[in-house]
Amino acid sequence: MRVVFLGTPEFGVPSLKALVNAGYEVAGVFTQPDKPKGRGNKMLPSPVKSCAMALGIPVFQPVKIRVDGVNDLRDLRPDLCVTAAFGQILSQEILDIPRIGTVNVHSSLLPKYRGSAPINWAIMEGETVTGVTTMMTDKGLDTGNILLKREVAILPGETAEELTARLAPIGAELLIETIRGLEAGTVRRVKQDENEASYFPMLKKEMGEIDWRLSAHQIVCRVRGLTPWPGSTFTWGGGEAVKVWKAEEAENLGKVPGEILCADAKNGLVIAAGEGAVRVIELQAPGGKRMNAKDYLRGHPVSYTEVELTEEKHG
RNA sequence: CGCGGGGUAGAGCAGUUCGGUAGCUCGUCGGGCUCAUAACCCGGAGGUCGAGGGUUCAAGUCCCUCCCCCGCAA
Repeated sequence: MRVVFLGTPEFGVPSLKALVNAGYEVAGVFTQPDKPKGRGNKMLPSPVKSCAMALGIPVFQPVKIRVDGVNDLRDLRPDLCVTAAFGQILSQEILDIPRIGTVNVHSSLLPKYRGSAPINWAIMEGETVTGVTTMMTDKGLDTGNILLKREVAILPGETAEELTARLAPIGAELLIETIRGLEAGTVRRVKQDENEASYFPMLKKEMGEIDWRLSAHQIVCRVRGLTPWPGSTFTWGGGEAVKVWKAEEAENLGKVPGEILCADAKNGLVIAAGEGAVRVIELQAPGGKRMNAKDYLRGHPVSYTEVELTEEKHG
């Protein structure tokens, strides 16, 4: 069985490796073009590209696969295409190329949390269970027929970064199971229930600005869900934006949202929310590195009494 | 050459402008107070100031070279 793999970030790497380990012939890998990244704007390959090259698999990096990648894909004559966080929309022309079809590994329990950031949104919405779904890709956005699903519990306090790392290998496992099932004819294609469906948008940087009028629970969930990108920030003093890496719910002593309840090395940093209060455990000041809030306060005495409320930004 | 910040005691920082005894908060160790304590008081230990070279009577501080870390932007 000739397979072509399409993926970009770290999430897809375990799936690609699993395909190879399971003995499938991976004829080619499509991934997003290298982009200037990091300090000095060096060009960096995507994690999937690095992996593919290490495995000696030909790599293709069309800017828009549905425009300049069609011929390359067709030449590979795939029996099956597999996508895992590829980052580009596939056209019907692309979907028609593989003989069997295109299987997508999606990190939510479809039809819930369609969209490009399902892990982040599930955490932000306060879910305690999510999972991975394999589906036959169709022209809609995560609307294709469902093949297999696996539930995974979201651990208390878990961040999107941690959950993504946990879900990636589970997705890889499910992918192999799915393909074997397709080959054996034991996997059914189940239409998605549109009444159960939900779609959540791409993440935007502004979503990280903390609205202190929300409840402490909501704020903490958002902080977890937006880690590591775009991260959650609040503003105090002379417009200094502080990034919150880790936070937990705390008691509010009847103060108004945004009021700083304490900010010193002994008691840590606690800020009043709309309901309850938020204890900032780990933070990062502009130009600084990520550190424990108490460590930060040791060298940076804080005289402010409140932080800016800002407004929740929806997608 | 995309823009910028930084490396000083176990942790977080000040000191560098204008060279002249190595400081602060915390931790740690010892002692004291207390029914008790993460609280308070007293005392101590702990630093080749990222590396190398240069200037100087004298360099954390000035000059040159190098290494490492981090933020923004994507």
